Amino acid sequence: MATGRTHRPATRSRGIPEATVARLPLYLRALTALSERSVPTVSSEELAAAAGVNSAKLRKDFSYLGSYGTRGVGYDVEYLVYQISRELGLTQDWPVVIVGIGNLGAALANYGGFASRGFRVAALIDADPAMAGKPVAGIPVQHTDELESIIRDNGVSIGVIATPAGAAQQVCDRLVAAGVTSILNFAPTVLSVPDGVDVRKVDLSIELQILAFHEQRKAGEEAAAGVAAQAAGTTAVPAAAREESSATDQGPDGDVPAVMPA
Amino acid sequence: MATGRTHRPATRSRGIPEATVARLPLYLRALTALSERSVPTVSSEELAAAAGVNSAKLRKDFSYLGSYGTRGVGYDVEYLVYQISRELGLTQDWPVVIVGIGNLGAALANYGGFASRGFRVAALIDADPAMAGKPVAGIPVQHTDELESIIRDNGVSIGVIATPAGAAQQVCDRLVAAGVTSILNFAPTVLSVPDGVDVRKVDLSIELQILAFHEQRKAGEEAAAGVAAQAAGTTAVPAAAREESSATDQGPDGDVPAVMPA
DNA sequence: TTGTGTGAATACCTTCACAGCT
DNA sequence: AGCTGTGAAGGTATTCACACAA
Repeated sequence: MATGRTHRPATRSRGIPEATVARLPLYLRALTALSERSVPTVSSEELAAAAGVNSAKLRKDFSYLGSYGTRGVGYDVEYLVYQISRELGLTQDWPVVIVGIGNLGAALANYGGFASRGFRVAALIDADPAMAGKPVAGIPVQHTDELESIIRDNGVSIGVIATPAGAAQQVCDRLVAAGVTSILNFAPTVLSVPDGVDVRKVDLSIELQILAFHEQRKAGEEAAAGVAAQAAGTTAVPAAAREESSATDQGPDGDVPAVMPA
Repeated sequence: MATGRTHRPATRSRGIPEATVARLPLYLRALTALSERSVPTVSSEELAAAAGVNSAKLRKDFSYLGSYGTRGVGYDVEYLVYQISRELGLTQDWPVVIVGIGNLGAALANYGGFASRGFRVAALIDADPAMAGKPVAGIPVQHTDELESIIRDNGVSIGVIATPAGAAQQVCDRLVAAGVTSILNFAPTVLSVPDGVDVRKVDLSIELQILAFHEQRKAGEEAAAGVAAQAAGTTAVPAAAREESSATDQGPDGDVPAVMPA
């Protein structure tokens, strides 16, 4: 680290900060786009702009992976694509099951970016017997009864829950019992899982509420600014010309581990 | 306008930390459930368990809102529901438009939690003329041409983008030009917006990649740990054997989980 | 000269632990 | 005695700014 030959390909899944991990997919997407345009190299500045972060952060992030850039030049696009893919574990195949094939489940099943990066929809599962056999996105829906055997037969370790909230914990328990160790939860519920199981959640309602909070604050500031300007007898500043929050603010990413109810 | 309702003394600076804001909806959901069961009060410990956080964090979070608890007793459920709702801006009505009514857009339109918290789907908008007039979730889909007038006529400040990636930036630009200042983006693209506009994104692919990273690491640790047991003949039995490695992240908001390995 | 890689500085978040109110 | 509210401590993440390689 200090001034020495940090030549070791840092290949180790060493302690990459979680915040960095969460941004790697972003970089990867930007890099893939560059790759498709046959761009050979990028600077941290350019890539950062494409990914919506600042360049210092990007360089710091990459420094955790190793020294993959060339000073004075930039990063080799193809090489970086490979390194990040490997780091994220995308060079292998990840069979995924989606449980709950309503509108949302169907949307997920149809989502192209799914297959594009090592993820393969191994099965679609729904509790409605009427759905069984019906193809969604070209894959026949299977009944919940098959859940355990599907997981085991396909070596599935990642499950996506797109059921109603009421069914989510039960589905989760079954997935975990059958061997799933990573869960992406779209149901608006806190899932509790044993240690060693990762849960990430995606929740429309929460995101909207966060937006509402900021929106409300904007309205307040605007009004206050207007009042101030009025008192000063000057024209109000063009409304939203304030340094609110980050313009290119991010998405989800977390906190909140599930706690075992003792 | 900004009601200067800081009648409380001391440490109540203008800004509630972003990490706290991101958890308020979680608390609110847990509190709502308690309220429906007519539970009058909760301790920080109980509420924290229901929300999937630890109690110190919860108390700290609440301390930013004010002193709404009673020492030795806990928090009044109804009162807290109100305070958090107000803080999040949910006591007012937020008209929302959803642009892009495919499977995902339809799923969002049908999502119940939407209306339940002050959000009202003001309009569904799609670029496909064939969709125009067709009702989805009881709301007729309108054509993209109407976008600007819909935004203005309904005073919409929050927009949801559920279009394909290729259309997202353009839709975003039009939303912003028409007056939208908060955007929830489901398209797998980085949106650029002017200052003063908030963007939050929800991205399936990114979430899966983050899970894959941790999954890969688990597999690696397992293999390393299993070196000694390798004599036992069994080959690659994926997962489902060990329950020792921790890691339980998850989450919303800008950035910030935290899981340290060893 | 250009742009990476990184110590150091800063900002932000979480957890601890206990004073203080009920 | 019980539980909140919060300073202080400990971590993590971001940003700065510059030495150094190409």
